[in-house]
Amino acid sequence: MSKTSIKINLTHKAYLRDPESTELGRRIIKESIILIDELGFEQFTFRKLATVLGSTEASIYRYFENKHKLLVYLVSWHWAWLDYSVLFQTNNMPDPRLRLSRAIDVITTSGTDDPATAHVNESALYRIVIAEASKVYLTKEVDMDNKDGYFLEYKRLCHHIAEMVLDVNPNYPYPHALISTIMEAAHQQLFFAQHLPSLTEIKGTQRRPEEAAAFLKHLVFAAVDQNYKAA
Amino acid sequence: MSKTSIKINLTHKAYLRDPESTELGRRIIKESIILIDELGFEQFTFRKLATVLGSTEASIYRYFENKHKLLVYLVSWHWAWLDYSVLFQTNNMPDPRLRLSRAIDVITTSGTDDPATAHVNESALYRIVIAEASKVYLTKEVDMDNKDGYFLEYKRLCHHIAEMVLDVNPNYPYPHALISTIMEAAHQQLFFAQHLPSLTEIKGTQRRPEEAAAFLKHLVFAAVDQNYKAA
DNA sequence: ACTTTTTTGATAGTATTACTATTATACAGG
DNA sequence: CCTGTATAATAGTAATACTATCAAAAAAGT
Repeated sequence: MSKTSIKINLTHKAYLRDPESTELGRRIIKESIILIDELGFEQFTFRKLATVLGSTEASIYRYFENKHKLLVYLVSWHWAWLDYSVLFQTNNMPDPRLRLSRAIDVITTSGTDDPATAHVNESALYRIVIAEASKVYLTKEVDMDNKDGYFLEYKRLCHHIAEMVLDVNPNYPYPHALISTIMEAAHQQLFFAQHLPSLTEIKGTQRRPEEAAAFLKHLVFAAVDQNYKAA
Repeated sequence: MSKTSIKINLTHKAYLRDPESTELGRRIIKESIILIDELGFEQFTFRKLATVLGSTEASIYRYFENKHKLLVYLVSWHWAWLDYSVLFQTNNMPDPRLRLSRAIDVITTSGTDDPATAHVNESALYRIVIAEASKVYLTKEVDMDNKDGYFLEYKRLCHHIAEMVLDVNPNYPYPHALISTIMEAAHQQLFFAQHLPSLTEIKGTQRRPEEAAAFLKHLVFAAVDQNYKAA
């Protein structure tokens, strides 16, 4: 990845005013990532964020309607960044198996900071994605939010990897289901390894992302390579 | 399943006072399931529940410290019931493959009401589990809650099915990771089929649970049957 | 039937959250 | 220097998430 700054463009508007366009906006993004990571989304409030920023609630409300929309923005940013990252890292890989394998590596080990997006603490954001991302869609407003395009980045990423699955085996019947399953599993298994270790064989020690990647690759290639036979 | 009433015993105490022990307690459980299903967990409040019950907030607070603990109770009850159900439905099945296959059927199609647990609306509770269960552990308090045994029912269920995996293939290296993955996937795929259909091949029409079961069986047996080879 | 304990309802009150509105000021570009 | 935009300061509201107290009602024990 180059050292030039990357501007991730989001296709929807989870925001009222583009936070990238002003100094306060950028500080809202930067500090909210740190604060949500620290407090968890439930305990995070605009009042606390305003205090950290030395600003006011009202100022933050000019950028985001509420904290849920801010979370949507942050998580969408991550998916867009990850989609770009997967594309970049698998570019010019002719072997479809290696390409899919690399993609799985990227999605499980994306918790490392990238100098190209300096104003975003990518590893803190990744922790937020692990612990909070599913709350973005697990609401009663999911259908409205979907209509407003809030999940486009996630769907696009899943679709790209699902196509890689079909490149390996065009007859595999569940490419999207498989990829959405392992995308979620990537986070869950890392979370379980840390907090509920009896739910996984991935150890809570070092090289957790690599172990998770190994499990997921095993799973994906087993599924994709299998000749279909009902159990 | 027999027509005699079943009392599900939870090993921890998410409650302050056992809701099964009083009339009001049982009504709290019954009506909270309906109300959370209706409003979603975020919009659900003890005040609204009290209004439905013709009672007061203070009375409900005598049973549960807060709405999160009530959700823990409801979800744990579901896991305990599902564990029992899996055990019952796989009892006396000598073939390990058929047993595992049946277990997957049970966990994906458990949204149907059971006359044995009349005071609980099992299908509404299943919808709650699909949309809200992960919020039970995706909190900053997860380690404390784990210490207090709030996830024992879920862990026990996963462990039972993981053992079935090992009965099929004792050398499969990720039985718990596989089962925790497909437990979560079962809910996600049903949720996606309904709300974000581009993320899955499972169609939003009829027989959704059966389609989900087919996908999950394909996945599980592919993984368990595969001779290990790195990608 | 009487007493004691438990359970519930009624009422009140607090701190915090999740906002909205208004106005004044700072500051940046033309 | 003027003008618009961005921000800060202040104030206020409705709802949420509780806690405390006390009296009435119901249940249980003797």
